[in-house]
Amino acid sequence: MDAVVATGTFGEAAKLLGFTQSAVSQQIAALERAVGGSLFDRPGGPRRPVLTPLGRIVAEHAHDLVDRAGGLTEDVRRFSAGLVGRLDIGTFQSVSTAVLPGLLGALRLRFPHVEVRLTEDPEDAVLARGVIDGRLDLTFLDGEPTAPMEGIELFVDPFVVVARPQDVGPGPVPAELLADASLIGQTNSSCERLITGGLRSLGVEPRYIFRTNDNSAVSSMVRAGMGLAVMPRLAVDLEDPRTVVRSVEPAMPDRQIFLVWRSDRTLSPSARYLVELAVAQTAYLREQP
Amino acid sequence: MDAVVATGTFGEAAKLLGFTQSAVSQQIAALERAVGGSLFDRPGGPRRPVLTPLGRIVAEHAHDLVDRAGGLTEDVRRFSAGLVGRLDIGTFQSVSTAVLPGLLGALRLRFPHVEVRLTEDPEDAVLARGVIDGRLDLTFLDGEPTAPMEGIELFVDPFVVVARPQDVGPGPVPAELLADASLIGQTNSSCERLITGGLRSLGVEPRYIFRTNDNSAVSSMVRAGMGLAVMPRLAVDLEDPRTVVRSVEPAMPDRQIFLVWRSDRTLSPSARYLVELAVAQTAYLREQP
DNA sequence: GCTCATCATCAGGAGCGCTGATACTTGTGG
DNA sequence: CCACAAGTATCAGCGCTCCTGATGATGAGC
Repeated sequence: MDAVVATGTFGEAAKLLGFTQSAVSQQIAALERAVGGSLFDRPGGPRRPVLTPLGRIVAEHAHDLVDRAGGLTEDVRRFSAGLVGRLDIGTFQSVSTAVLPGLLGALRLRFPHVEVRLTEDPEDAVLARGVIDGRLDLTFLDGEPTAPMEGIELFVDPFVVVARPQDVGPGPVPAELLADASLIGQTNSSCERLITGGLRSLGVEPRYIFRTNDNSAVSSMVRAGMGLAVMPRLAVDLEDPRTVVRSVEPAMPDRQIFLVWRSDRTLSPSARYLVELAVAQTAYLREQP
Repeated sequence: MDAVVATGTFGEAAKLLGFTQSAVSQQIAALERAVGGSLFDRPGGPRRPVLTPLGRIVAEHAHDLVDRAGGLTEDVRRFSAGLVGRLDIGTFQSVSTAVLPGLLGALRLRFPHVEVRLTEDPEDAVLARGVIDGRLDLTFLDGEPTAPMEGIELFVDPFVVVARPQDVGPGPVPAELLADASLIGQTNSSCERLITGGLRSLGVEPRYIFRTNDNSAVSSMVRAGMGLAVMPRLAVDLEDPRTVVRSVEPAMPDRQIFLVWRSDRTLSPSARYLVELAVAQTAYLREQP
């Protein structure tokens, strides 16, 4: 119909579209039946058909529709190229501060127009549920993925003791020492449970004098001399000269960091790329234990 | 595809649409071939299919498209009901002031959302051309429509002499008197040509001392005693006590007012209604000559 | 391990839509 | 005034698309 307006005659339009004049005629007739009124005035003879007022309305809408349809194919193309889309990632504090910044920066280089949304939660279970019911495309977890999830182990993040230099000796900290120490710890969370459980497995019942979920607040407490802290190493600023980091003796169970997704959902290109990136960028953490 | 999302399974969607599950399956498969990627993750077994990220994009656009299509049918419906549309009308001064206001007021009652655009021009030919090449849906003309136009005669508007009461006698004005009189007239226009031609057919060569295209300015001149005017009666304020209206003896050829349109173009509902209105509202002009 | 629910695939058939020919309409030129 | 040109409408025929119904495959739950 647009072609008819553009070319001026049914026949020309047909040639333009690769049809016969008959086909165009029938198409217009069908359209007119559908809308219940003439779309073109056909003066008869060699004079060109002209849009009726109703025809103008239909033509405008038709234009709009093909524009929209073009927008669809365009968006599909851009999505395939990774130029558009959303990426919902679950994370927790230590990963957010230590791993994600570099990861998202690199992701942005390749997928500048993908909207990344982070969901941070101290509870592993919340993140896992997010992946399972589709709110999250990917999530970091500090344990092996189960059930409908699968994932890849990125690195092993050991638990370490953070203390002022004057409060601990040079070597690993004996577990017994922790039993007597004032501990600064996290509030109830999956990470805290791992720490507490790990200490108990060494026969140590931790005695927390202060709890917060903010890792930098924990560090501040340690620096202020309020006690020791047992933290995932990833959450510790290793460069800070006012604190030292020690392993525990005997060793606590490690924390494994996974990047997981639902095994039966297709990942977007950006998500697949993020997994690659994560594996590459955390390689150094796997090599130096 | 929307139905699949809504119902959760292909089979349910098929039932909803009145198809078989097989048909829906093939439709989705075809769509996936078209966009070049999976639209749904099918977990297999009795678990429900879920949109992929690409599927979400396509689904959003699809929604948009059906909305637009709905907008089309809605607009077609409203147009048929006359609730939307445009109406381009050609007119000239006397009709604009004497006929159109009432006409457009009544039109507005029935078609409140039709956009009316007026094109006023003193040249009949301009208006006629507007109709012929489609810029105008309807136009008023002061002569019989020709060629590809057709129309309806609304009324006969006689030419009358406008004068101060003291300047003319009680009965019709003899044509000879006009030959000697100072005349106030219109600038070159189809109306002016009708007047001049009409006077000449009575053997009178008009002597204009002032010309303007503004009818009320002509009346003012007459009131100021500058001379007489020959005008279409429609353009004269009959109620003004400071002027009187006289016919010419012998009678001048009358001016016929037509409302015309292109015969081979379909008129919009509002245009058809306006024609009816015009016939009805000018009935009184046809009965009392 | 069997059953149930679900989707994919396949062959067959109905209908839509295009082709090509023909008829109809109207302006143009001799 | 008639023949012609340029355009659309209409019709029969046919191919292709899309739906149906049956069958196979897959995974969860009992």
